[in-house]
Amino acid sequence: MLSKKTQYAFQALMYLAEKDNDEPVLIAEIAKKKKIPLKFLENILLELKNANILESKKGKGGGYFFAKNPKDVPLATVMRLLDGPISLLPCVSLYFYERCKNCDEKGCGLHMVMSQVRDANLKILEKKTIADLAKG
Amino acid sequence: MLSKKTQYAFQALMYLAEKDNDEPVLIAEIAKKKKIPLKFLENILLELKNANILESKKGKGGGYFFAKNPKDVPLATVMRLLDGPISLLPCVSLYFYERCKNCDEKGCGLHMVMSQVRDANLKILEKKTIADLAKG
DNA sequence: CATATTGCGTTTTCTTGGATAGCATTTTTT
DNA sequence: AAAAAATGCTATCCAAGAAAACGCAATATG
Repeated sequence: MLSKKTQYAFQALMYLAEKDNDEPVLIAEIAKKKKIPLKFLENILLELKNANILESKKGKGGGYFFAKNPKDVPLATVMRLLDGPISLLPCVSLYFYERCKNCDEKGCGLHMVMSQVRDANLKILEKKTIADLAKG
Repeated sequence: MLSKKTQYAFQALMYLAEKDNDEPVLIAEIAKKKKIPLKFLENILLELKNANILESKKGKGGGYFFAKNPKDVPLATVMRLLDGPISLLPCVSLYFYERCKNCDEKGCGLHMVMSQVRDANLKILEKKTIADLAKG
């Protein structure tokens, strides 16, 4: 399961993407509309900003907006950023790989199946973007 | 990521499945060979027993062995038993469904994508069984 | 300067994963 | 019947992580 953090992130990103204009949106507005704890959302948006997915502006008329086109933000990127590995096992992870203590990873049945699972997931999650979520 | 519990379970089940004979295997033996904390493994095997996947025998010559053919135990079953939902969101889970607060689940882009992911996962995890892990 | 807004370190709370301890129960053997 | 060999089961603990809240600093606008 995705963590609340990532779930909230998707909600917030969807909300931003659905706005036609590119004007800054208040954290408070997103929090209210999407029922996300304000302070928690603050942290999340900040992480998204530090990852160059969002941008922000302070002071009056400030808020958050996309740093890049939503169609250039794959779901996998958001998930890795906030939740870490997408794979089910460390030994099949592409971005968070860790060697397996028991199996030699070659001829290990579990390793093979989990690689399949990973590929099936990535095929979808790398291709689908925030833009795909919005155009409902 | 799978929890340690489920990872250990797969290791243990693979070990049992790789034994040709159907003689009981000591918890201690599995723990040693697979480097799993003994007491922790005890709990795991017990859960697998209560789910009718394994069977046990006490006393001398006792131990654990399969209650059914390993080829009749899909990976998904083990995962749901020990880790809960396979889906990434509660609102797309088949066995642990919870309604979504925000979206109406119909015309929700996120819901659609996550359903796809779930299906892709289940297609593999429901079909592959413990037997597939063993024949390495 | 006053006001609006994000930035950010800190802390708190809560949950869960992971692991340990100890005794109870069942079965086999002698 | 007693001893030995296993699992059964419950309770508990610890650490880490997730989720959330607090307070003030920094920055931008007018």
